[in-house]
Amino acid sequence: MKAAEELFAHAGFHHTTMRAITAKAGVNLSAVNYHFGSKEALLRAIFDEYLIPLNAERMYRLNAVARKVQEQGVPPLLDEVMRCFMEPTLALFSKDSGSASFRIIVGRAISEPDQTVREIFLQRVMPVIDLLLDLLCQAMVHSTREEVAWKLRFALGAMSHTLSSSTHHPLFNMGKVKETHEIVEMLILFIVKGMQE
Amino acid sequence: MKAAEELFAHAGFHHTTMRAITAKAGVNLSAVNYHFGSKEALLRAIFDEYLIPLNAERMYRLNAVARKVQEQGVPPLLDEVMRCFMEPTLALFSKDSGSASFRIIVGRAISEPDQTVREIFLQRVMPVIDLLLDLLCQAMVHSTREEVAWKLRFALGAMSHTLSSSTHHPLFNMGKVKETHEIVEMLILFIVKGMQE
DNA sequence: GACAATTTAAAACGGTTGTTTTAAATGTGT
DNA sequence: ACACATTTAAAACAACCGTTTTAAATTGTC
Repeated sequence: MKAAEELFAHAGFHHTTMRAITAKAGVNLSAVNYHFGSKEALLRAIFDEYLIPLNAERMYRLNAVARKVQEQGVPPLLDEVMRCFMEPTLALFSKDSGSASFRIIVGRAISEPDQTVREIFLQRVMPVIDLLLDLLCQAMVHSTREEVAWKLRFALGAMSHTLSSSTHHPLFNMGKVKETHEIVEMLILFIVKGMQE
Repeated sequence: MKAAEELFAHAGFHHTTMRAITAKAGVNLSAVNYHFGSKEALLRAIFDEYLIPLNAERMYRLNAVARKVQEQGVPPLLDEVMRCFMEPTLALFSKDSGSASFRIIVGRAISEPDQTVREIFLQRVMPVIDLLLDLLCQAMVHSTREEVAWKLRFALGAMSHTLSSSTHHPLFNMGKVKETHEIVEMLILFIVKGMQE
């Protein structure tokens, strides 16, 4: 899985061959089909490994806000809601764990040309997005649901693009590299300011 | 080219076969290699068809602002600079011309897994981005070049994601569809507000 | 030690890919 | 009418793909 993760991140799902994965992992070609069943199932397993705990954390925080809103009767803050979704995501990718490759995979998942791959991802994120959108609508009472949805789409675009583009993006030659948490704060600030009514 | 454009947009570059392209175009399989030389050269031709006039327009407007800045000695406005880049882009995709498919191709080009395809696009956009970044730095005197570059990256992410995701995105089931120019204005507003110092 | 689960090796499978080739046919401009 | 560019047809090319198979070897477990 680790080998596949890195290869998927570097060259994409379809450009990565089973032979490359098993070679990198130092195992037999048959190994993947024996343990996972197929290449696609392997990708599913990689998504689950990260997304199940991540989504649990996001749902926990979003539900906490939703409960508070219902109990106290006050609408949530835009900043508060968006952080429920973004901070767990960005925290996962901030720590120098082995999630560096997965970050790129996720960043590319939404705009993935292949429907199968895209749906593997969307299927796992949709429930969170639904709750997020609900709370955002409560935070932005002066906007229609459609407007909020568009703004959320803009925000997710900025976020996913930031995740997928590797640190040294050819678009910009940035001098000294900022600390990750600085970039995260810039991104959250950018999104919240952009969404503000 | 038209046939390839639509197929590339729908299934991505690598998932689209020469046989599918030539079949859709109603021509012989050999036709593409005869006229363009290769599948990759065909993609290059498609990019050029739209990007050469688009980049000319963007450069013209950016240079006009740059000249005004130098002549009058006043820094440009953030809104003014970003519109030089975004409006020609979004205008191209607003009119219901045949550019609907190309919009999706462009939106996906930055996060394209395949290095070859990605560089075909970047190579054609880099000069514009360079000038854009320069002007943005003059418009945001209180930010370092690195900060401006990051904000621009967020902005391009939001923009490219909006372009690539088809009108009916599975992420949100939006009620009645907004007019394109409304969405364009929302996006520009989102980006400018997000970038503001 | 016996049985099952794993892992390896190597080959083959059926299929698809972009590209090339060869030949004949069709246009096109002079 | 001739020469040249285009287009078609059909086949072949060499390479690569995910998956399956078969058999042997290794490992783990009760």
